[in-house]
Formats: sequence, C-alpha cells, structure tokens
Amino acid sequence: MNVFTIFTDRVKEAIGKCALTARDGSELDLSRVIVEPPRDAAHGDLATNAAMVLSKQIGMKPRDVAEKIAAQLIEDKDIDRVDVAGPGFINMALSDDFWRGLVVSIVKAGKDFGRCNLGGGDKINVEYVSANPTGPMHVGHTRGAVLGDCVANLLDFAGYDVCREYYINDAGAQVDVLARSAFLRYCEALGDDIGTIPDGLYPGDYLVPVGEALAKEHGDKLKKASEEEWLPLVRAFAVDAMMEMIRGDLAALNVEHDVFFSERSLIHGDKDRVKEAIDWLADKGQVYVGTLPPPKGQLPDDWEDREQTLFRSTAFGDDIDRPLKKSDGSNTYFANDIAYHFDKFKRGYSKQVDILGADHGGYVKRLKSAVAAITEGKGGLEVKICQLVNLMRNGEQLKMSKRAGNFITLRDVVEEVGVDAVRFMMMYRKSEVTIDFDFAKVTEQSKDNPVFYVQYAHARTASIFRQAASEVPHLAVGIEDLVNADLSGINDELELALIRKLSEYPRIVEGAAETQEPHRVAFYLYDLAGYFHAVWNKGKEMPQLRFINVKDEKMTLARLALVQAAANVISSGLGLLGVSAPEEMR
RNA sequence: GGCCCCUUAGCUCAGUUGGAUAGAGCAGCUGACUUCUAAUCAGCAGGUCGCAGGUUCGAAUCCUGCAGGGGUCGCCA
Repeated sequence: MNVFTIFTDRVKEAIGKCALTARDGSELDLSRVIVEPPRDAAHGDLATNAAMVLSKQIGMKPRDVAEKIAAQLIEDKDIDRVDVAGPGFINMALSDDFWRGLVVSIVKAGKDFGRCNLGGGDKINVEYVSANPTGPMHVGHTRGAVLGDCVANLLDFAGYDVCREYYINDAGAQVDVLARSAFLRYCEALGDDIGTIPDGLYPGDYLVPVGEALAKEHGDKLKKASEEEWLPLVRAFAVDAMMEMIRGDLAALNVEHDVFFSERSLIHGDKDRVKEAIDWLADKGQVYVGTLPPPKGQLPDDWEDREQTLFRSTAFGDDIDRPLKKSDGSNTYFANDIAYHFDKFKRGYSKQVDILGADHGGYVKRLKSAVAAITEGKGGLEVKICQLVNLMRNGEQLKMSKRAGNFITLRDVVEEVGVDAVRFMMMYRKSEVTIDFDFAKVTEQSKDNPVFYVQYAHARTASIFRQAASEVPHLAVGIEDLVNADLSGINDELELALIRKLSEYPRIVEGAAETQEPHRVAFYLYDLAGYFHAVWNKGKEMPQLRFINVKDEKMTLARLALVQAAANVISSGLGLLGVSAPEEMR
C-alpha cells in the first residue's frame, strides 16, 4: 500500500532485467536504491537515485545507467512517463488511473491505511513520564508524556508489540520527604497548628487531603509512634495517593500506561534485584572499587576523594565510570535503574525506548552502556530527550518556583487550552528544541493555531457527507458504494495533488516510527489539510469542481470517495497524535 | 574545563536520514464570503542555511575547528 516501497521494488526488478553487472563480477548492491517523491512536483511523481548509486559499482556514467533503467521502467503500465534528469535522477510520472485507484484502496483500507510491519511483531518497551510521585504533574512533564504516548502509538501502528510503562520512583530520599510532608498535614488534620511548612518539605495544598485521610484511618495513633515506625506507613499511603493523582492527570491528557513499575519493588520485593544485577555485572568483571577523578573546572565545595563501588561503563562507551553506592551504603539511582532495565530485558523487551527530560541528557551514555553490558549487546535502548517548555502569557515568560508552590500544573494547562491543543502543540515541534507555549496564542481558536486548521479539514469532510445526505438523499454513500465508484472523472490538478499527498502517509508514518519522531506526522497533517482546503475552495470559483453535484451523481460519488480517503488519513494521523478528529467545529 | 542539544526569511519553525532552483505559518501588501461552516483559499514580497575548512558526482544535512545560546557534570531523580 506504500506507493514508494511498491515502486522501489519495481525499480529493482527493472534493474534486474537490464543485464547490468558489477565491474568485479559480484552481485549488484541495491540496498541504497530508493524511490522518493521529488522535491519539485514538476519533475513527476516519483524519483529514484538508482543510477547514481549504482554507477560506481557498474563502472558506467550515471546518466548512461539511468537511460538503461528508464527504458525498462517505461514498460510498466502504471508509469506514463520516464525522464532522466540532473546528475542521473530517474523521474517517473504515474498514470492518473493509478492515482485514482489509490483512492479506492485508501477507502477500502479504512483505519488500517498507513499501517506497516516495520516491527514484525517484536516486543518493545516504551518508558515515559516516570515523574516522581511527590506531587501533581506540571507542564514540564507534559511534553514527555505526550511524546512517549505518541511514540508508543506510532510503534504500535508500525507493527511492534508495545508495552507502555511508567517507572515509579518510590525508593529514594524524595519519597521520604513526601512522607514527612504528609505527616505534617496529618498533624494539621488532627488540630495541630503547623505554621509555615519548613524548608525542604513539600508545601503544596495537595497534601492536605492526604493528611486528612491519614487522620481518618489512623486517628492519633501515628503521632505516638516513632518516625521509624510511621514513616513506611505514611510513605506508602502518600505514594499511593500521589500516584492516583498522577493517573488522573495522565487521564486528563489521554495518556495511558500498561504497566506501573515500582522502583521499591526491585529492592524490597521477593528478592533484591539490584544486588542481583550488580552481582551479575561483578561476575563479568564490570564492577570494581576505586576512586573517580574530580570534575574538571569548578570543584564542588564538599568534594572529598573517596573510594566507591563503580560500574565500568567506560568499557561500553561512557566517558567515566559510574558509582553504584552512595556514601551511606544505599544504591544510587543509577544502580536501581540498571536493575530496572535488566528486568525489562528479562521480560522479553530486547528493544527499549526511554523518554527523558532535557535535564537528564547527561544520563544517556551511562544508561546505554548499562543496557549494552547487562544484555551483552543483545538488547537495544533508544533514549529520546525532550527539551523544556517555556510557558508564556502574551509574550511574557511565566516564572515558576516549586518551592513557592506557584508552579503551573498539567491540569491547569489542559483545562485552559484543551487536551487537543496541548497535545498537538507539543508534537508540532521536534522534541529536541525548546517550545514557547503561549496561552494566549494556543487558546485563540484561530489561524495561529495549527490544530484547528487540521481539525477543521476533518470537520469539513464530515460536513460534505451531511450535505450530501440532505441534497441527494437517495444516493447510497456507504463504504461499499464508495469503493465501487467510477473515479474516471476526477482529473483536476488539485484533486490529483491531494491524492498524491494522501499516498505519502504510509511513508511518513514509517519514517516517524523509525526515528521515533511523531512531529513528522503533525507537520504532514498540516500540509495535507492545506491540500484539502485548497480543493474545497477551488469548488467555489469553479462550481463543476464542487464535491456535491446534484445533477451528476456519478461525479458526486467519485468525489465523496476522495473525501472519504482524506477523512481516513486525517483521522488516522490525528489518532496517532492522540488528538480528536471532530465531525464539526463548535 | 568535559560531554549532550540547538543556530535556516523580520518572528516561530519544517526540511523526507547526502539529492535537482532551500519550504510553511505569522507579521506586511493585493484579491475571493446571498458559502459545501471564510477557523478557508489564490497571489506578491522576503535567504551568505552562525563562521571557516574538509569528504564527493552533489552538503542546510556527514567530519574537523571556531563563535553564540541552552542543559548537565560522585552521595537529586
């Protein structure tokens, strides 16, 4: 169904028939031969680099090779015209009938158009969000959440068996701080005057109900207990409450996970999996006790030279070996993370993707080296780093401070601008560049806002069908009717351009899945919507091009098929981004 | 100082893994609404792809160096 892969095969077939041989007598290497849309539409529908890629192997000039291949290609009934151009490009123009037939295929394929088998059913694990369970999700988390969700959607569509996973960081010092903060609220709920929240504890009001719930469940029992006794209890309770809140936040963003994995369970589960992982590495000689050189440049104030347990990550491409134990003997975050990635590998995910924030950029090398070591090169990890989001209002940056408690939450944003706009805007940018997210602009339901532009195009497709139902009510326009429509009358330039654009969708999806770059889908949709709007508007100047023509039901049905194809692709693409495809804009 | 990311039109950004004459949107200018919902469309104008080398048939894209911006650098996660 992907036009470009279909013709890549046909080009390779044609090369086979040309009796071209490599200079050294070996088989021709066709791996770099590709068929793409030419940059300039005037060059035709498809272009291949075959001649340029092969000329060196064959020992002929690119243009001469091109001429030979071209002579074969012109035999193809779907190819109308073949030209050799520039340094040796072979440009092909496909027959209008081929393009018209494609509309029928898209309508037939329905929701499956664009699906591919890149993954071949392989298991892949995508870990995203993994925000600390110490408070509500803020805007900073939003981008990673949407990115991870869209990447997972893409991989699923591209034929992977995807697991969406959230790693709950419930083992470190932060959750102890959370417990103490919740305990304070518990005392407050029992009537104590707690005054201002001390530095170092979480001040947010969201812990008030947690304190109240604790008071309800335990009365004043915990106050009489020692911290050693109440802390694990309160911690578990507070973490559960925070996770429930975070799940709610994620739900508001239409983000779902299959697995919530507890960091604590690695250590305090049936066995100590962190120790297990480290022992395993030690067995392989990748763990040792030694000292690290201090960082270059400015030396930290409290630097002391100290022996520690280190993982030999430099053996796997890292710049420096990495500590596994803190000075108090507990595990570093990294040590636990090694065990976690080991666990994912043992669960069958030889392919893993982690979505991390920009502040974790320095963590990527050690993570990759850990996965390389622990899977003995059999497991692969891709790390996507996503940059910060600058929240703006009317061109001015909003300053946030978690300590002052005035940070803007994910909920705030979703409530103000809506989930569709948030998600689309987050994906309307490469993940590695910072986003200026201006409330004023995103809220304004207007031209400055691409999400409405795309949704409007979809709404218009629905509008046409509503219109058809009222103007030509007896005309049957079910999928079977559209599939059997006679499309021979569709020959306007803009209509054919729209069909060509639709044909690119599978290729866009495949590229986006391969590179884990959902923004490609967003940009494609914007582009596609433009083609659709153009066809719509042309019907105003030239009434014979209107989708609905009461006097010509054959043409109407043909155009409805085209509209249906466009609707399929737009709603499919928006679906991958987790954005709704509305029937009307209200 | 080490490592990672970014630098493309006045502004915000794409650029199909190295292809042909580098593209959108916004802002500016000219036009199209008794509509298939104009939340749209047609057109004009706008460029030393940060700078300098290198690799090759061919570079915004790959390599090296430099400049500017951001992130990060043992016991935070």
